[in-house]
Amino acid sequence: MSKLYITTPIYYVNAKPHIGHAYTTVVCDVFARFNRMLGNDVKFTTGTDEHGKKVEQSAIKAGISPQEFTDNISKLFRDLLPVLNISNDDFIRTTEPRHQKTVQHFWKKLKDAGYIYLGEYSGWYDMRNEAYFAEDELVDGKSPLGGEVQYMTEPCYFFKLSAFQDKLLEFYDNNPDFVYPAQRKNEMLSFIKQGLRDLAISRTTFSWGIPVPDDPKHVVYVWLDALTNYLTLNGYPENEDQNNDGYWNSVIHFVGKEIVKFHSIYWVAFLMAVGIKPPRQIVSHGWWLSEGEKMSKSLGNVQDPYKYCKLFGSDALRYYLLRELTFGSDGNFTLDSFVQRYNAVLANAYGNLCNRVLSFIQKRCKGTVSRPSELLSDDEKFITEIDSGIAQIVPLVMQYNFSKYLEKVEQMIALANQYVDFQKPWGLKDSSPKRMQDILFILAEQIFKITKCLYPVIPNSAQKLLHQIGAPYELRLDQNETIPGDVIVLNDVAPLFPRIEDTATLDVYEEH
RNA sequence: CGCGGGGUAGAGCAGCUUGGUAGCUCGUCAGGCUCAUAACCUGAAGGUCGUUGGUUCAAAUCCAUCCCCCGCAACCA
Repeated sequence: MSKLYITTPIYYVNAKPHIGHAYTTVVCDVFARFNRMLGNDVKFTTGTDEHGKKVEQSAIKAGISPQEFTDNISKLFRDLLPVLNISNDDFIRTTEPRHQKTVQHFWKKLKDAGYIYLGEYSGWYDMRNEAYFAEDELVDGKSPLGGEVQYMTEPCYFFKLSAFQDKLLEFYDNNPDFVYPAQRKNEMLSFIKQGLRDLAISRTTFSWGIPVPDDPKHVVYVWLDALTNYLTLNGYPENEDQNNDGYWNSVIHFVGKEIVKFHSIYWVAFLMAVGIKPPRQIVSHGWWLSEGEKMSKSLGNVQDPYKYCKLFGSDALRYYLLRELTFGSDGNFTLDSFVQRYNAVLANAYGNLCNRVLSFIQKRCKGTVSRPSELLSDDEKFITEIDSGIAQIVPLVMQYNFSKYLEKVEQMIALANQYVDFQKPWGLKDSSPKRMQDILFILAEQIFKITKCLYPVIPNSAQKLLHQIGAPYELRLDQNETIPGDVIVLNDVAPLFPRIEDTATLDVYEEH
């Protein structure tokens, strides 16, 4: 049993959550649940990032205080968690006192270690992206990020990022899997090798942020503020000795591809500066397109996770998100492919398998079957193949290959349907009722195992099925999984995933 | 010579790191079954893996050239 600390990024509260936020959160949840099933001690956190100029401006625009503004949006993110059936252990807001305390403590540590100095910053300031640029970095009079710039000078605290170039390269060398996938790691390496400049880590042009200790005219740079949430959530600074903390020693940050740099370079350097071990791994995923185009408010094609949960259930959405996209790459979210996968796998293959077997037991065996006294070679072959499937999915999940993991489970489902057709239990009800009930027990037990494999992705439906099949059972996934005891007594049986017959009526959904 | 991603059966994708008779889902066609959510099972058709050249006994997979498509205002995982 080993400890594991899994984090989502904390989401910036400038707009309501969309399918991309849901994706990151669901990926973490599936990974967390899977690891718990393997017996690991998992801590899983998420939250919202609430400071910065953009939030301050949005609040002003909305005519309310920044606090009120962030309260509203943060609530939307928090409320999404139960809707998606997320098993997080904590939820942090960067406006909470516990976080402010951590950030200020962390700042002092950086300063005591000699890595912060007060300087003056002159340069072209991109207000929208909150970043300065040198003259030669400008593109057509705008910042490389595309924002309008103005020349400004302000006193500013700097972090000596330049001192960490060699240490970072050495760290990457010693930890070849630190950034996943490798493509993103190569991008980071080339960024580091280009040369690192010291990083401006305070701002005086607005006040919506955490005050710098002993110099409250400055607020802490939002990324330094935000990244530190991972320490706050692990009890820092009260829990000062992070290097001997089981969770911290195995922290995995799941992030979108656009924020890999902040996690795998800045964050690592900050931690090195105060003598805390860098995280174990930064795991980066791709982006969702929507109906073939980039999601955008102006195009009006932003996919709303609430909508899909309400229409089809959170399990259906969770399944689709993990199965449709090859982890790490970009993918395309479409209603058509959603319905197609739902019907093909959840309704027809898996849902129907469960229903055809369990209702059979209900009708022909009064809801009870007992363990066969002997197995035929067909039975042994079937069982062995399911066991082999379980053994194969574990490494796939550990390598973040979620689509392959589900493809493997789909193969296991197909094996079970094949077994039903080949054994034809309906033909044995008069000639050999004993053999018929043996077949049904074997099937029920394999369905039990397959369902456990699916549990991290479809926890709600999986638990319903386990109940139908006579649970409660322990939510563990073991190598030689069997149903406890030698008798199965079913509870009421009902289909899990009704087919989606008509998508034309789905437009009636009201915005959340 | 801008950066990045991609071009694999009708559609959507995997495989490419660690070269060795091309795989998955849907769709199509032909059978079968009737326990089940008109679901399930079997079989078939369909691809010279964008181009050209190179390395190799062998390339979708490595190297090089070229062609084409997508993203690169903001928001943001």
